[in-house]
Order: sequence, then C-alpha cells, then structure tokens
Amino acid sequence: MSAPTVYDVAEQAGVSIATVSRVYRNPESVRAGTRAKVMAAARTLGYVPSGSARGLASRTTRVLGLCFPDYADPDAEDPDGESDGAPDGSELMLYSDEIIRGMERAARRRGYALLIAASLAEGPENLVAEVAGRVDGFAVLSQTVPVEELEVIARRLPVVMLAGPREDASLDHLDHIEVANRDGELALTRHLIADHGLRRLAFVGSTPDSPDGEARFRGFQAAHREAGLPVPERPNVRAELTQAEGHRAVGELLAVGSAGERPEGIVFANDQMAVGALTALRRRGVRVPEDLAVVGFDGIPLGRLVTPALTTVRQPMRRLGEKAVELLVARLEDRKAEPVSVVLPVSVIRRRSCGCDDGSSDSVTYS
Amino acid sequence: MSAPTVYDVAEQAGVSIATVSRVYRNPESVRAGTRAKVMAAARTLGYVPSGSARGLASRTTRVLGLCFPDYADPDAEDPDGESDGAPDGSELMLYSDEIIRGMERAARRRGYALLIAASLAEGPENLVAEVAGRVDGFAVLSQTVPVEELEVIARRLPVVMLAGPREDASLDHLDHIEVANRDGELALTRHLIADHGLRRLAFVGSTPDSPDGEARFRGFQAAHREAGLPVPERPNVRAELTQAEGHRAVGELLAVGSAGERPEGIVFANDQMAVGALTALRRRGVRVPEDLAVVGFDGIPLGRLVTPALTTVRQPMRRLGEKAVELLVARLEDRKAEPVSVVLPVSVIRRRSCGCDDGSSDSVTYS
DNA sequence: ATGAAAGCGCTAACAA
DNA sequence: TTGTTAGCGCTTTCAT
Repeated sequence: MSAPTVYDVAEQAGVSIATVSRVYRNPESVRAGTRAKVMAAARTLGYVPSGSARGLASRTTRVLGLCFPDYADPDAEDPDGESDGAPDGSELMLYSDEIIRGMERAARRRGYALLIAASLAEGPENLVAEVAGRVDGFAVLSQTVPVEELEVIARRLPVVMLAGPREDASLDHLDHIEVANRDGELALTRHLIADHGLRRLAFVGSTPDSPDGEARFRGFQAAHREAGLPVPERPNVRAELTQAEGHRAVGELLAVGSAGERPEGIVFANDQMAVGALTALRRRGVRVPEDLAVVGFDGIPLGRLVTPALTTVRQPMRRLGEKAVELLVARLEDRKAEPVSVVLPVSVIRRRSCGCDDGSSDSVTYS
Repeated sequence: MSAPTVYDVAEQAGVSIATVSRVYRNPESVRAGTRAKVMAAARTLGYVPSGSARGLASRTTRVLGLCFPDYADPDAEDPDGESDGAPDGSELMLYSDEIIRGMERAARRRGYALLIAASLAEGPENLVAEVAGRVDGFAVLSQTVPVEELEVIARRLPVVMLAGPREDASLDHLDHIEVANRDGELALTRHLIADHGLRRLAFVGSTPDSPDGEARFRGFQAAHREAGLPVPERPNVRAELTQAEGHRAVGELLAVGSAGERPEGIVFANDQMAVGALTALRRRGVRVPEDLAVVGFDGIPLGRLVTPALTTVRQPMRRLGEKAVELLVARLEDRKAEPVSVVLPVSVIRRRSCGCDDGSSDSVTYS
C-alpha cells in the first residue's frame, strides 16, 4: 500500500482526477458539495499532493533557492556552547543566516518556499545543479560555484548573484546585487581622517581576487585623495579574512616600521580580521583607540561584543536576501528584461574602536 | 525553445535517454567514452536535470524539510539596523535560525538539501502539505500546524516534532525531540536556593497550554521540594512570552505584596520576559541582583548583552536541528521502527543577574 | 554496456 | 461544473 494519489482520492470521492486536482489548485472552480467530498476522501486516505508530480506537470515549483559556500570557518566551531566563554561568534549570526532569513520572509510573502544548500567541499558541481533542478530560480553567494557551471544553468532559469562580481564578463547577463563597498569604506575612512584627524592609516586587505576587498580598498584610496593626502597604491598587508590572519597582520604592520612610522589607525577589509587585531594589540600593550584606531567592515554582531566595540560598516544582509527574492520574482515574470544590477547602501557604525564615544547606542551614518 | 531534456541530450550525443540518465545517476555504469559524449552534449545544450521529474520517477527527493511558526515577533522588527541603538535582538539569532543551521549542516553531510517554510498567518493548511509534498521527511516546530493535519501527513512520510508535546496522544507515533525543560529549571532554581541562599522565589510562567512552560514550572517546584521549602502550587504570574509581558509581570509581582513579601528572586519561563523585567526593575530602582535576582530560560544571545547579563538555561537549538536530521534519516531507513523520543540536555549559564560573578567567561553547569 | 518501453502523479487543454 | 486525455522529464526493469 503506497501513498494515495489523485486516482485513489477520485475513486473514493466518486469524481474524476481532474476534479481532485482542481480542489487543490483552485477550490472555487469546484462546487462546494463536490469539494467537500473530495476533501473528505483525501483526509481519510491521508492524501498529500506530490510536489514532484505537480512540478513536472506545471513546470513550476513555487520554490526559490539559495546556494552558499560552506562557511565552516574554524573561528566558529562551538556547536552549542559547551564553552560559553569569550564571545567567539558561535552563537551569533553568520551572513548566510541573515540572508536566509531575508529570503525566507520575502519568499514566503510571495508564496514561495526556500530551498537552501551550502556547497560541500567535494561535489560542488552537483550542488547547484541539484538545487537548480528543484526551484524556479535561485540566488548564489559569489564564489560558491564555478562560473562556467553557473553560466550553463543561468541559461535555463533566473539566477541572481549575491555580492558578486560585475567584473566577470561572462556573468554579465545575470541579475546581481552588491553592497556599496567602495562608498562605505570611503565614508568610514573619511570619518577617521576628518573627524579624528588621523593621517597615517594602514589598510589590511584581502587577496587581490576578492572583488569586495578591492572595492573597499578603492574607497580607502578615494578618502585619501579627497583629503589631499598621499594615496596609497596598495594595501599595506594582505591576509585571509579570519581572526587569526588579523592577528598576524598586526604583527606584520607593527614589526616593519620604526615607531615614527607606526600607523595611527588600521582599516581592515572585514570585521573578523579587525577582531583578531584587537586581541593582538591588547597583547602588545597597544591601546585602542588611544594609541591606534581600528575599524572593520561588515557589521557582524560580534563587533559589538568585543572591547573596545568595533567601528565598522554594516552590510544589509537581510535586505540582500529580500532584494534577491524581489529580483528573482521580477525576472520570473519577465525573463527577457535587461539584467539588473543593484547596489545596496551601507551604513557606518561608529563605536569605540575608532575613538568615538561609546554611548548606550551606536552612532550611525549612512553613505 | 524550452529547456532541454534527456531526449535532447540523448539525441545530441547519439545515445538513448537511459544512458543519459545513467550518466547522471551512476556514472560508473557507463563507458568513459560514452559518458564524455553525454556530458559534452549536456554542456552545450545547457541541460539541467529536472528535480521534479527525478522525484516523480524515483519517489525520493533528497530534500528534508523544516516548518516553523512565523516568528514575526514585534520585539524584533529592525530589518537591517536602521537603529543600531539598544540591543533589541534584531541582529541576533532566532531559534529558527539556529535550528535551520543545525539541520542544514547535518542534512548536507548526508546528501540532503533543506527546504524551509514558515507558516504564514493565513493558509497554514497549505504550508505543511506544500512542504510535505516536496521532501522525503521533515521536522516541525511544535504549535506550527494543526495536529490533525500533521497526523494525516505523518501517515505518509517521516515527521519529527521539535520541542513539542509528548502529551498529545494522537501524535504519539511520531518521533520527537525536546529539551530538558524540567531538569534545567530544577538545576537553575537549585542554584538560586543552594548557592545564593534565596528563599522567596517567584515564578513567571506562560499560559497553561504551553508544555515547555509547564515543564519548567515543575522543575521550579521540584527544586523547592528538594530543599524542603514550601512547594508553590502554581506560577505567581502568567504572561505571554514577550519582553513587554515580562515588564508587566514585574509590575504585578511588586505591586501585590507588601515589602516584606517581595520575592528575593524571579524565575521567568523564558529569556524574553526576563529581559523585559530587567528594564522594568531598573525603572523602579530595584537593583539586580543586589535587591532581586532574575533568571530566564532559553539562552538567547541577547541575554549576554543586557545589563546585568542574564543567568539562564541554554537550549541546544543547533543540536536540536542536527538531531532532527538524524532521526529523519534513520526513520527513512526503517519506517517501522518504534517511535523515538529524545530529550536533549541543557546547561545552566551563570551570569550576573542571579548574583554570580560575571567573569570574562560565563560559568556553566550541566544538568 | 546500452536500448526500449512502461510508468511515476499531476496539470492543462479540450470536450461535454 | 466536471470528465477525458495527453503529456511533463525522468527512472527503471527487462532485453539485447
């Protein structure tokens, strides 16, 4: 005795399978009495419509997807607070969590469910295809899957790139959302220069292949240009985007120069590194922000918990997710509209680590 | 020109559709040369296997589901930090987020994707069925969907109840996971009594229909019994599980009695209320923990941010999600094993609000 | 190792 | 309003 189908329900209710289908898809189109019979039959049989069959027949799933990289960062391996010690971010949200939340809500409002899948180290090839096959459209966090793969898939269904490259020409026809990396870093650096009077600033960047990191550095440069200061040609240090690397970067930065050359402030390409730097600086006896200002980028919750609280630029991850759904749905309605490229505004969060007062509430500026 | 199918690929590659199918399902079973031809054809055509068709033909989706209530709690309406002011929990994780994370990881490890859907206020009926139709099995946060609905669906595919009732007899045949509500509250209350020497404790419970709340109250009672103190018969106050209600509960508690009867500590059925209470007490000039101890239950991240930091019992939400996947997969392999009921252990987090020292790291006890 | 053919459970014209 | 009838794109015996 396998799962009941429309046929079973139809027979039990004494109607045709079409009527059963109608009852589920468009109840109004069936007379109330008939409908009741069908529902009764379905109930007693324990009938549940097969999503697969529906999807196959209607070529639409009412499901949106999200693919993201496997963020199993070593920094966050505290499954459930066995050690509730120093804040390590383990119980805080990851980007993916916020995006998921944003997408889920937006999708739900429009009658879609959300299918999520992180790419495992092995078999990433499968991942996207797997997801792609079960949804009407999906969002991908950049760098999650090989470009060629995406390209093939994007020919068949709407894909929106999140925080990804507009650079990769081959993906130019995809809708795409990013945050104002350059402008955000510009605003933040400007704050350091103009409001705190800092002059010697160092930038700790990511690897050159990170579009986000590079864009942020351009903002950093722009602020210098704007202020009539010498414009740095490249990041003082490049590192991976982890706390450990932030720690390391500090070592590199403070070892190299004589005391006179020590920077007055360090601008990190992301919060994780900045947090790692905070630790490193404390160990060295360098006071933040008195001796040295430190700022990050991203706005991770952990940034508010560390001491001093981290000044940063917040990315609207939730909105990213919502926007992704918007674009997806729009594209579903008009497959051949021009590719859209959205830049989401960010906001500067002034906390203690840049030298600002750390009131009960953070100061915010938009950019 | 619609999306290419196995037929298109087969034709292009000069093989049969069966071979194309094999290449995707079991590459080893096809000669390397043939395989290459097929993959090439697929690539040039932009072929992506249809999940729906696969699901229909194979009666299995490799997707697990999660249904949860629409936690659009008014307490957390700060879409993206327009106000980064007082911590309001908006950027912190919700239960659902942690469970999602736990399930996603566990599922992925086993080769499943995760379909998530919150129940909208309207049409909840659809929600579960919708999900049920597209997955091999799913988890439901209790109180998300009507019991009868679940019952029908559970006849057809594995369902695991999360944090739900073992009480509802009609759902007794479902697998089910809960946390040690009673034992956790017992341990916490014991701490208040034995370690802090408190005698007059008040309990602020939830509505009587909340199994969790009731179980926690039983733990509260048990601690009294254990200590030889008079055992309270019912919660001193009952309230909804929100900050606002916690605030209100304080008013009620402190208004009723004369000064002599004022409790030495208040045990709240959840953290949200406790946090609300903290605010209310500060306004009244009651010092926590000097004048009055306050403890919660749940272990929400916000609890660490408030002043004083909240002593509480932490629920292992992430583990809940992982365990759910475990049970689901096990049930998928043996549909007729005995229903399983798992109780996850919780841990007491001692922070400042109960009178404990607030070191750099929290103290933890297990129960 | 590969092919032929029969469904899988539903939707969507089209009839009635 | 309801029924008939083709598929939807794939997996899966069973042959070859």
